[in-house]
Amino acid sequence: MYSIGQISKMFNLPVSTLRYYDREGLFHDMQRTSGIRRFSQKEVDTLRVIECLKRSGMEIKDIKTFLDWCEQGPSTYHKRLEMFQKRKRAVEEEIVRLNRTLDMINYKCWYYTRATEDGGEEKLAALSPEDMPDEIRAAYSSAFGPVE
Amino acid sequence: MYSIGQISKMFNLPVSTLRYYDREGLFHDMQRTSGIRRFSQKEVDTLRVIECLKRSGMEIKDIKTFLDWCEQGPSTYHKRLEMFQKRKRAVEEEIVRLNRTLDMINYKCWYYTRATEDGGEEKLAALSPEDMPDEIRAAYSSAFGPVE
DNA sequence: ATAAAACCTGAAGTTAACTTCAGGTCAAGC
DNA sequence: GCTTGACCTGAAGTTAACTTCAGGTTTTAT
Repeated sequence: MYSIGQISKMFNLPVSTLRYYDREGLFHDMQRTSGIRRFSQKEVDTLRVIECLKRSGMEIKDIKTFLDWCEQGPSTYHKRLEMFQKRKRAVEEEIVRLNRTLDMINYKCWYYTRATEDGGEEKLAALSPEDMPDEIRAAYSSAFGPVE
Repeated sequence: MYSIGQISKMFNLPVSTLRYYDREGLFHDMQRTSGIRRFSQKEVDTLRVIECLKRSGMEIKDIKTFLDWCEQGPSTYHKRLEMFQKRKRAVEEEIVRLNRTLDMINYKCWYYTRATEDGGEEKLAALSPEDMPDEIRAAYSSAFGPVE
């Protein structure tokens, strides 16, 4: 059994956030001793799932829906599986998007590195696509379209 | 030259969002003809950078700071390079986080797939760590800690 | 020439996920 | 016994990034 302060340190989440989650109904009938919240292993597990689903881009109200299903027992296994499969696709897509973003950023890093080096001023005009290394060119055009 | 409506379709962004970006000063002295915004190649390029930086997790006000540097010429190349290098690290870290999130999600998918198959009800109790395939076990423990 | 479509503005409204506040209770150490 | 730190509540405040609204102007198609 942990206090809210201990859980706050354990998960590196402000106490106010934990109380907010509780207010939103994310901790299904959590125990209390004279008004004070007692976090058990169940709430620790719940918080791990919350963190995972949040990082996957899910909103609190949808996380609550999922946690409600968990309270309803085995009859909701199928819904829960579908939900995680949907999250899996969402995260995979986000990783693809971020890799494309990284391509653009790498191009910009290459560009400004060139533009900055050897004194660095007034060199911009001299930068032409022929200077672009093949892997940067490939990444750039996958991100922005062809280098004309 | 494009109208705001054309750009809206081109970038799949609502007209209201483009006007909001303009209000926030993201399009440095954009041209107008009798009050109506005219988007040139410069604004198209700016929007590509905005989209990239937004996906990298940057806030509008910081994107504005960057775009202001762009208007200040070569003296800001170094700042701009540093900024993109910081973005690069942020995106790389986010990709790592998302891959860990994916490990947890894959574990959950495995778990609920098992729990759902062959009739599916009341099978949960029978699920033990020995049933866990090695790659799921490895992913799970890297995400949640060891399977006890 | 006129009506519809597309554009404009400033101001107010929205949403999610928290955080802060004011005022009060509980528990541990001295 | 008393102070201090950790806990509690409901309500209000915050922030980012938009969106909507009300009312007006410009462009375009017939």
